Amino acid sequence: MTTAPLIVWFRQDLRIADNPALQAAAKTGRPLLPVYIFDDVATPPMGGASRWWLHGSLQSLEAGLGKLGLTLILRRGNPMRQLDRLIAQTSATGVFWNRRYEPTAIASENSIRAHLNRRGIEAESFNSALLFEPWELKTKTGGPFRVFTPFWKAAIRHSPQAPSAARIKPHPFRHRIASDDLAAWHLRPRTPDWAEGLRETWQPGEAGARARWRSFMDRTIRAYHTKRDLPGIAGTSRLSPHLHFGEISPRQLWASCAMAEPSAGIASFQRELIWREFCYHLLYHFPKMPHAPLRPEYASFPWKVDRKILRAWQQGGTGYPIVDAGMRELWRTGWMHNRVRMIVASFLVKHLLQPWQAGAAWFWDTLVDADKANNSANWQWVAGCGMDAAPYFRVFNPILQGRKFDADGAYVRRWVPELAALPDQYIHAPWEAPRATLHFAKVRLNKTYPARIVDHEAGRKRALAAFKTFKAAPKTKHHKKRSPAHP
DNA sequence: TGAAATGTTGGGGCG
DNA sequence: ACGCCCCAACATTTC
Repeated sequence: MTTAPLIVWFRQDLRIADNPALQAAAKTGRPLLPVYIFDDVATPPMGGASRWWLHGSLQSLEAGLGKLGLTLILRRGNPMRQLDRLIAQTSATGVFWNRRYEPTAIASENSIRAHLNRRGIEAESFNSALLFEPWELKTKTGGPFRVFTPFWKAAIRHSPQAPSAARIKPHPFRHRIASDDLAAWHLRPRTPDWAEGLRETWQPGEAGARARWRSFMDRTIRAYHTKRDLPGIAGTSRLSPHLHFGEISPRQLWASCAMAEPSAGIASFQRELIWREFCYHLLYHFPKMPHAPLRPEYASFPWKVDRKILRAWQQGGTGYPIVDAGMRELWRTGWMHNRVRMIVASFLVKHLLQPWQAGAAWFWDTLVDADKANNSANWQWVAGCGMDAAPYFRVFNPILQGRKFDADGAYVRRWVPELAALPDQYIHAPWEAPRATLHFAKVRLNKTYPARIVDHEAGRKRALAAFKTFKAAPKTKHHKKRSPAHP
């Protein structure tokens, strides 16, 4: 007699180690049926770079499960319908999964849970993605945090749960049901194949995540607090896509930080992990965050929507070397250094007056670590409309930022090779170079490299003026003279 | 997790 | 010796 299986529904937890749903399912002793459902009707659809990553990550998961004697079933379409089909095909009596936290995913999981419960099917979900549940940390008054520092303090007061190192020995469910063919999902680009830079940069999957983590812990983290700001060197962890797809868990990262010899580098990295938590916290409590500014007055911001301008930014043709380098790194590798993300985002939103949503959409499509919580929270932060955002007048000067964080121009030279022969002095402002210097470096402005799309000083003034006008508007509307205090 | 403008201070040159 | 100016180096404020 065969026992009915338990479905382990993989979501954004594409790993074996420290996987709560998988471990809990294995512990029941029931035969397991691991499943991944590609929700190809999701809105917005998964971006191109993320799809490329997902392919590799699923291959890696298949291999990992294979070592446990399990075979991953792939399905695509509406998750509830696909789960129903599988239950019908296998007489499964339960579904275990690790939760997602995007508003649409929460709604979908809730209705799936209710549906399964109605059918008498066990439905149990777990937290695999966060150090803290988004509802776990509260202010003194019981509300959500809106400012990072108090959130950070609350986070370190509650130490995160330790990862589970349990080794599992699951029983596979013997079956003859069909799985989709991963290749037939066409997650990888073909015509044209733009993924060459991605392939040479990344190793999606749990093994790749582990390797990256190990080398980061062994070498890079020591100087993380200073070198993480220098895009020309490999001073960051580059774990963001691995974290996004759940190939490594924040608990694993936190625990090995806690075990290591304390250092400024480690503390700084832990702070970044808490920033990630904070983004999820915000998304959970402010589910409109991906679309609408968290400061409602920003809804009337006078953006100057312009497709051509947006296009120039996307293609790395703004004429500002640090901005163009970042946008080209993104296009080529599916990733951009964090410091440069702030610079290009500030440039788009302030110098170019394009809506932050347009920038977020481009990042969504091109980043391998595209993540609803992080992406929208950080765009709102840069645009000044987030909860704990940078003040609107904080306009990054792309020339100074370049000189400060890419002093030797290594980053610009790598991604904007047409400027490579310029001396350091001019690498972040080629228009300042004497004719002879440009000639010698084989740079012809507006020919081999674009002219500036907007003058920095003029762009800065225009941004400040725009912010001022829209900020003034609601103020006059709601302004009330306070009546004298005496009765 | 800014930048620019403006203010302050203190040392050195010089009449 | 002294006041005066200049200006770099910080510090503060304003956008």
